[in-house]
Amino acid sequence: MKNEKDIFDDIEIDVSAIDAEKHAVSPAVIKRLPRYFRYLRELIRMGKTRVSSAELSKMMNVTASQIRQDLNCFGGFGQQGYGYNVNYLYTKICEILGVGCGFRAAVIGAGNLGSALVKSPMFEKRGVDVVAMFDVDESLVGKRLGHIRIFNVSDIERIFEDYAIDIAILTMPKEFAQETAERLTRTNIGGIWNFTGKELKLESDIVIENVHIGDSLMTLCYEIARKKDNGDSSAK
Amino acid sequence: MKNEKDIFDDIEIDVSAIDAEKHAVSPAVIKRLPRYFRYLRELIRMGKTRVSSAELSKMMNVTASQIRQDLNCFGGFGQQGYGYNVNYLYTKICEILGVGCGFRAAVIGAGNLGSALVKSPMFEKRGVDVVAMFDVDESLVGKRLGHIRIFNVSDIERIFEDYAIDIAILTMPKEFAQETAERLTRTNIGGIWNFTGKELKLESDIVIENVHIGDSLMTLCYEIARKKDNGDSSAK
DNA sequence: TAGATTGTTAATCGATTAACAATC
DNA sequence: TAGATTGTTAATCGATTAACAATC
Repeated sequence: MKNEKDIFDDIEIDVSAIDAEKHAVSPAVIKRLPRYFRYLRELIRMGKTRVSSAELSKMMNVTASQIRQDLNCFGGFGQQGYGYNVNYLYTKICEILGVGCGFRAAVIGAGNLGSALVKSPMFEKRGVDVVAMFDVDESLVGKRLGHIRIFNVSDIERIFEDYAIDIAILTMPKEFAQETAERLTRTNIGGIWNFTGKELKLESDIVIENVHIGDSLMTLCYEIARKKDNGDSSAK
Repeated sequence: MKNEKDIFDDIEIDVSAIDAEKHAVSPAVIKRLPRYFRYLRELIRMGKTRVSSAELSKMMNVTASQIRQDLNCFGGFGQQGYGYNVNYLYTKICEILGVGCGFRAAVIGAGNLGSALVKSPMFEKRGVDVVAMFDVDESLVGKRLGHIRIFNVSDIERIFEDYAIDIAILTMPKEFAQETAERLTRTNIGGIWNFTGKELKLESDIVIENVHIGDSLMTLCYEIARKKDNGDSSAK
């Protein structure tokens, strides 16, 4: 039978293991992970099998220190004196990012944006499978976009269940975003990718990722306007 | 005639004025400006004429302190004991972001993404005027998307000059992104809004804003995957 | 072994928050 | 005037960078 010492040891080990796993990774790091993913793909495409933090830092325009720090949040993926094995690192980053989880997505709103998204290679590259679309427009319902069938939004609950959808992609007009999102809380999805511009308020642990492409346009405009204000006087 | 004291005074004043203008606003603040823009529009739509940093902070889920700090980078737009005049603040934010500069944009690549963008109300809301599209596909050239004419990419230089384009929006396949961008350095554009996923390398002061929608999808996947790993054990 | 490069700690830098005096 | 709320300074917090010992 275990003595007190053993029991405490077990507890200690458990706690530290959880700590290591859960030890919250900073938002700043998380936001950079997709970028590592992209550059590693590029390295693989180029046939590189090995990369040092110094090399990668040059490619990505960040410090080598940051790269090592970032990667070490998830474990020691490198080897002293050698660097990182590109394929191994890529595999690890994919694991962390849930590529290979086989997430299944459905697009709600088969308009311009929804259609454009579905036709892009983005999902395939990231291991996300778009398996259904929805629209209110009866003339679209029953049609296909590529191999993806368009259903009536009234069937959301049923189809989401049937197809075991993990991610709902909202591309409908913003007026319907909130009510749709509320319906989605009754499905088994894990997250919403929200393109509607509407701030969704849900009583649920569903992860919401909002996309505001317009914000990026405005940042660009800001920089151009600022350049005109300041730079041009001395430049021209 | 001015004495030495006066001259020095003038210089002092000038320098401090420039300092105040140029005093670099932190990237963190700049990235938040479009969000203020959106919420102020919302307030206007709701008919609110006045808002305090405390109210706005509740709406936006940020601290009141941050709002006041952010806005003060550009000047004192509020009034003690009152708060901020919504319309005035909106006007100011618009000025800062270059809304009303009347920027003119052209979309290069009239495929799914380019077409979807052009049809969205995004540009109009932000005072950006999309005035031309380009494609290599002869069957598209000469056609119109709404009122926007599609030109042959071979005419980029001429049309950019004629239409006085400020912003090039790249939505063509990534293989052609770099060469196209290089051609654009010979036009008078101020910025490139790059959707191609290709990291553009230019010898030029053209502002480049890269959009990687896929990064946002991956962040979502990461959060969903993490929730499954950690949360579910205790949740279910 | 010597050289290279990671993993990790400590130092620096920047961004956020708290607090409060100024002032409407 | 009293109450409210900004503008702004100082304190805290978090993220980045530098440095170097560990180690392949």
